[in-house]
Amino acid sequence: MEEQQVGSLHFQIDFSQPLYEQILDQARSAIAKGEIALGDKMPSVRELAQELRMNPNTVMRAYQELERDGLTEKRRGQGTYVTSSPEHVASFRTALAARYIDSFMEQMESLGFAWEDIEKYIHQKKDTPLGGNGL
Amino acid sequence: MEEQQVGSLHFQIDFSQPLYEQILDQARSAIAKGEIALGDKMPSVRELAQELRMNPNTVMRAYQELERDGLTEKRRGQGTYVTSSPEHVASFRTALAARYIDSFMEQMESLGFAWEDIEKYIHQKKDTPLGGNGL
Amino acid sequence: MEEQQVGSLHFQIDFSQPLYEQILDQARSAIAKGEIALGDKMPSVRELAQELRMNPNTVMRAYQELERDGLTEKRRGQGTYVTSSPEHVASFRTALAARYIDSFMEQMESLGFAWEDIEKYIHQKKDTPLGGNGL
Amino acid sequence: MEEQQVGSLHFQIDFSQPLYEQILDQARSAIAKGEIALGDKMPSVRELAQELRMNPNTVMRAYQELERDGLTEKRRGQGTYVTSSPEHVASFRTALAARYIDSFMEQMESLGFAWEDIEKYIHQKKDTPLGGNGL
DNA sequence: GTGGTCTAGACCACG
DNA sequence: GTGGTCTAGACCACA
Repeated sequence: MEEQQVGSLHFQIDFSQPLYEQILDQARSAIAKGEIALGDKMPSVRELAQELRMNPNTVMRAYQELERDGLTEKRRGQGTYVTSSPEHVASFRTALAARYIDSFMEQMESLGFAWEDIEKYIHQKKDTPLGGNGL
Repeated sequence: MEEQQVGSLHFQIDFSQPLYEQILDQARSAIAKGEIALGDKMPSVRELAQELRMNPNTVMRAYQELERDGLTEKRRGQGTYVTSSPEHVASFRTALAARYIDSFMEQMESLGFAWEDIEKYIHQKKDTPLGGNGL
Repeated sequence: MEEQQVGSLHFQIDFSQPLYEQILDQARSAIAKGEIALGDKMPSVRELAQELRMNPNTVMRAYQELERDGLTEKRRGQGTYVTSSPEHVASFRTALAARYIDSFMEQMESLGFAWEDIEKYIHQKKDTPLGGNGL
Repeated sequence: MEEQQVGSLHFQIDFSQPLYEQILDQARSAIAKGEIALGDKMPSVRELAQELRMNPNTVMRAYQELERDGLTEKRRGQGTYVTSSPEHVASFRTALAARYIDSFMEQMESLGFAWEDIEKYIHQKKDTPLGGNGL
C-alpha cells in the first residue's frame, strides 16, 4: 500500500488490482472531484512512472484510457492536460456513475435483493451493519 | 451468449468474463434466490461441462469455490449437493451483499457522489434515466 | 451428520471423510475403548450397511481393514467377531497411538513448534485458547 | 523421494500425497519457520515447476492456496512474494497449530487416551519409545 | 517475464 | 457413476 503525491495528484497503489487500473481510477477521481483543476497539466508519463516506481508502459496505458474518456488531451510536445471542458467531465461522471449503479443493482438483484431492500439499507446507513431479515 | 437449462438451473455464458466465474456467480445466485432448493443435488461436474460445452476442469473450479463459500457440499462418489443449512446461505448472502455495497459506495465516492445523491437517485430511478444536474 | 446405534456400536457419519474410513475409525475406537466386548459379534456387513444406508462394499472395506489390524476375525458362516485377545487390542492401540503422535509431532515441528511449546500448551490445556507468544 | 533446492527453499516430494499439497505444506513450513524471509520473492510458477519436474498448473494450485492462507501475495507481471506482514504469518501459524492439536487430541481420545496419558508420554519421550503399560 | 484461464485427455479413489 | 489429481500445451492480461 504505497502512497505518493505527484504534483496535485495523490496516488495510493497496492497489488490487488492491475496497476494501470489504479492510476486510471484515481486520476479519474481527482478530475471528477476537481482535485486537479480543468486545463491543468498532468504529470508526464515518465515523471509519474518514476515517482510510482512503475514501468512507463503501465502509466501510458492509464493515460490512453483517460484520453479516450475525454478527460485529458495530449498537446504536441507539451504533455497531457486535463480537459478544459466542464461538460466533458460532467458527462463522463454521470455516464460512469450510471455504469456503476447498473452493475451494482445487477449484483444485488442476483442475490435476491430488491430496490426496497437497498433503499432500506441506505436509510440505516452506517449506523447498523447488515441485519438479519433480508438485509 | 449461450443460454442453457440444466436441471433446475439456468446458465447464460459469454466470453466477457472467466467461464468458471460465470458459473460460480449464477450458481450462487440460484442458491441465494432459492431457485435450487436446499439439499438438492447439483448437476454433476461432467454433466454440466457437457451441457455448457466446456471442460470439466472449468466446472470443477467453480464447484470448488461454491463449496468454499459453504453453499454446497461434496459427497464422495455421489455428487455435489446444495447445503441444507439455511444459515449458511443467509450468512453468505449478507456477507457478499456487504462487500458489493462497500465497493459500490467507494466507487460512487470516488466520483464525488455522497449518500444523499444516491438516495435521491433511487427515489427517481427506473422512471427517469440519469439526469443532468449532478446525477 | 447422521447418528446411528447398531447393536452396541454407535456411528456418527458425515461426508467430510471417506465413509469406509469413518466406520473403520469408529469401530477401532469402540474396540480400543472396550465399548464392544472382546469376543463379541460385530454387526454383519449387510446389516450395518442397511442401518447406515450405505453400499455393502463400503462397509466391507472397513471390515477388511479391521481384520488386517488384528482387531476382528471372520468365522466361517458365522460372521465377524471382535478378537478375544487383549494383547492384540493393546498392541494395536499403542501402535496406532505411536503413529498419531509421530505424525502430530511432525506437523507441529513443520510449523516451528518444539516439544517445549506443546508441553506448555498441554499444561494450560483447555483453560486458555492459543495465546500470542509462540503458542 | 525427490529432493530439490530452489532458491532458499527446499522441497522433498514423493507420491504418497497430492503433489500440490506437498508443495503447499513445505512452503508453509518454510515461511512459518522463517526459512524464507518476509517480503522475499518466491520462485516463479514456471521455474518451480521446471525444477520439481511437474506441471505448472500443479505448482499454481499450491500457490493459490498459499495466497488464500495470507502467506503470499501475487504481484501482476512480477511474481509471487512472501507477505511482509509478520502478523499474517503468526496468525496463520497459531490457527493451523490449533487445528493440528484439536485433531490430534480427538484421535488420541478415540483410542481412550486422556490428556494425562499424553502428558506422561511427553515427559518420557525421545529417550524411550512407546512403552507397554497404557502408552 | 509474470500469473490466469482454458482445453483435452489420462488415471485414481470412493461408493 | 462421482469428484480429485495431474499432464501437456495453448492463449491471454499485465508489467
